[in-house]
Amino acid sequence: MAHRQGQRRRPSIHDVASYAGVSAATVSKVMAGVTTVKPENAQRVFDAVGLLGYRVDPLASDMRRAKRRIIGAIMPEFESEFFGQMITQLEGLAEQRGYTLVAASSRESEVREKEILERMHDWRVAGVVLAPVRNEHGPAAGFMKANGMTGVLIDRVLSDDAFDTVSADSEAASAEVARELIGKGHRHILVVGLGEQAATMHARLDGFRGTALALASDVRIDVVLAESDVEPLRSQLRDYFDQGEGGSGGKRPTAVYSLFLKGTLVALSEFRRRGWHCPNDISLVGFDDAEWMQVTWPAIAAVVQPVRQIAGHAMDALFARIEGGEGPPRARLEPCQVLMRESVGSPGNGPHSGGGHRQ
Amino acid sequence: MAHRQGQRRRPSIHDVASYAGVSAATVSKVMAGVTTVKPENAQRVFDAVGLLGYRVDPLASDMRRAKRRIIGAIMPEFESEFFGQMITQLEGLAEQRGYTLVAASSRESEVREKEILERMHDWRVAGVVLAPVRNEHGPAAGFMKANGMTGVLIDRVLSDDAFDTVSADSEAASAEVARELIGKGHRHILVVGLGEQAATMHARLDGFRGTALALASDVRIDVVLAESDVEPLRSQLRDYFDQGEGGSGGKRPTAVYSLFLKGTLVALSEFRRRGWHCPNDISLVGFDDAEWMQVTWPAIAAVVQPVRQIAGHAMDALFARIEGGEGPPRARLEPCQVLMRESVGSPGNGPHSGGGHRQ
DNA sequence: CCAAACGAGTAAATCGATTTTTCGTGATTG
DNA sequence: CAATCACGAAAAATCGATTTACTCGTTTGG
Repeated sequence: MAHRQGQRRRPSIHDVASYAGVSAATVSKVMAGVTTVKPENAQRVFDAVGLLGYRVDPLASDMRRAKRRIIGAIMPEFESEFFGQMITQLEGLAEQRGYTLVAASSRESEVREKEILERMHDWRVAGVVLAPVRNEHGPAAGFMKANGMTGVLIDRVLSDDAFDTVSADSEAASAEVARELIGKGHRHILVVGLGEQAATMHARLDGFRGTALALASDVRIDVVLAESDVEPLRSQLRDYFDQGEGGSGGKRPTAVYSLFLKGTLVALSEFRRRGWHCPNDISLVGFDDAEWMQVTWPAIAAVVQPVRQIAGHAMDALFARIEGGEGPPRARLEPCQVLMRESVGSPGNGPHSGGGHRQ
Repeated sequence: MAHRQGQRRRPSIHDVASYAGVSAATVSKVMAGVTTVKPENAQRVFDAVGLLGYRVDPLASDMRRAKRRIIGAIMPEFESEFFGQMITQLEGLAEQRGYTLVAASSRESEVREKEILERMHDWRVAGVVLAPVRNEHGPAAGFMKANGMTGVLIDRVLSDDAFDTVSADSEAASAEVARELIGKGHRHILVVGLGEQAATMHARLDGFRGTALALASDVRIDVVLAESDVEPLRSQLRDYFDQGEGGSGGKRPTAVYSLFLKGTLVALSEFRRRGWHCPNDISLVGFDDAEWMQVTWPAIAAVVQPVRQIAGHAMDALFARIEGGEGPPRARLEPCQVLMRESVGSPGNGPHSGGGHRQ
């Protein structure tokens, strides 16, 4: 019930000091666990602390240090499971080390990304975990470099000459997907991606293409890359399939590999529109897993990114730097898991009707 | 390129003052936009600020005020679209008013919820937006009351005697769902919920039951409530359907209404297990919408919560209190939108096979 | 014409800790 | 027995702003 605290001012270190009959400096030492305090005095401080309900003000405490015990985290968005889990992990890890995490969403905008970073610099955060909108060469990373901020880049990055990076091993995962699809007999595959995130998308595409061609030199791989936004992808995809249907380009692919979550959504929605079912009419695998993918019918095959590992290693690397760790920046790649679910089958196994347009 | 700043200490207000040839107090006034400064001096300050790249240190600036320009936000989780969008909104709104948002996840634990709140109190946040794990009567709200913190409760709350509350109008939305299902001819409906979140679940259940019974007095409404965790719900649901299948209890329901997102996932997964398809074998509506629900086949009907409105009104209410607004706490209910998608049909329209167990 | 009012600015106090410096006391040592 | 050391604690400086109190001219008003 807290003896009716109400609105009363919180006790400061001086209140504790005068109550315990010692100086503020001594209280500070006791709170910090310094041993050069007479046990008797320490006890009086502890008593006063308990009685007054004193707690150190982290803001005042941080005033004097150049690096405050605050970690900034900038993610492109919070709406997807991936970044939601990432923030949850990062928050827990920061807290474990006595730091406060301040999270912000760049909302897929590089301009906002830099603004946020400026504000975090104003706060003199000890470090930043940045998941850049585009890649490691954006203005945000530049700002961090120019201002001597310490940070780690994650997710949509490969490696950097100034910062440690941690991301999923896109290439290996894509190679695994290629093995699966080729193994099931697919020889005409569409890959869907987002051009903006150059580095990561390339790694995913190359990993896929390289392995697919190595296993089956006759495989045909089409690529549909939307520049920056997702909405254009929808129409690009529609055009692509329309072409395959009626026209010149030959038959349509037997499988689609989407290099990012939204692409998987768009692909599914396009399948719906055309009345195609997975895996009979077409197979589908997506990079990035989500909870719903295992309850739909069919369940959607997906690449699961190791969120915990990425978050853990990012924080380890970050704190190593905060504590003065030297050495060249390290680029870490964490292995993914590929979950082959019902949305992937062998081509020609089902009706493969050619798709009576729904509607 | 920022003339090679490197690691150099950031300029303080005194650096600006001495460079501009005025006192720190004057610089402070200029930065705050006070008009009682000679234009000439103001200009010199601006020049110095520009040249040195000075920015106010928000931490130092907040030191003297009792309420710092920080808003705390505590959500049960970040992994779902709903809370992800909520955090994004709240962050934007806080930023608009020059505040920094510190977000934390209680991970569905009331213990953690209170710990986070204690830490936020240490930071002397100006206000807190709390989405409680359970309801408005938990220990967290109690802590806020006992310590005279200002805050707003959202989502899993109805009303409170100490804090403003903002949440979706669960009752009205559920009534709407009832109208739809009854209108389509359903007379045996299963409602799935989570007992832990008492208040909200009751509102949703009552809103549904009340309207359903008013429209069709012969309707049968079964309820499966998991106590606190989602996993038990899975087996409870399985038992429920097993019973309906073979045994005494009569036929199985023609529609399921899930009162929360995870319940919708569990229901879908149970349908999968039994080989039931929506809407032919059974209809499904869920509280809480998600992006994937419109790309699956069938698309899943859902109640869409007005995230932006909730966030907006929560912040409005919060800042009104921060600025000293008086008056009794206000309980706001925001109207939802019900999206009837393909997962809802009329009973007896399809095979309603009785379900050849998949396997 | 002298006093009250006002305009513009500065010095100093303040916020709540941490850290460095100084100080006093008792114990050790030459 | 005086000089040195060690120890524990207090005093003071510091972090970077804001705010209060006060000073010095210049107006304005009675």
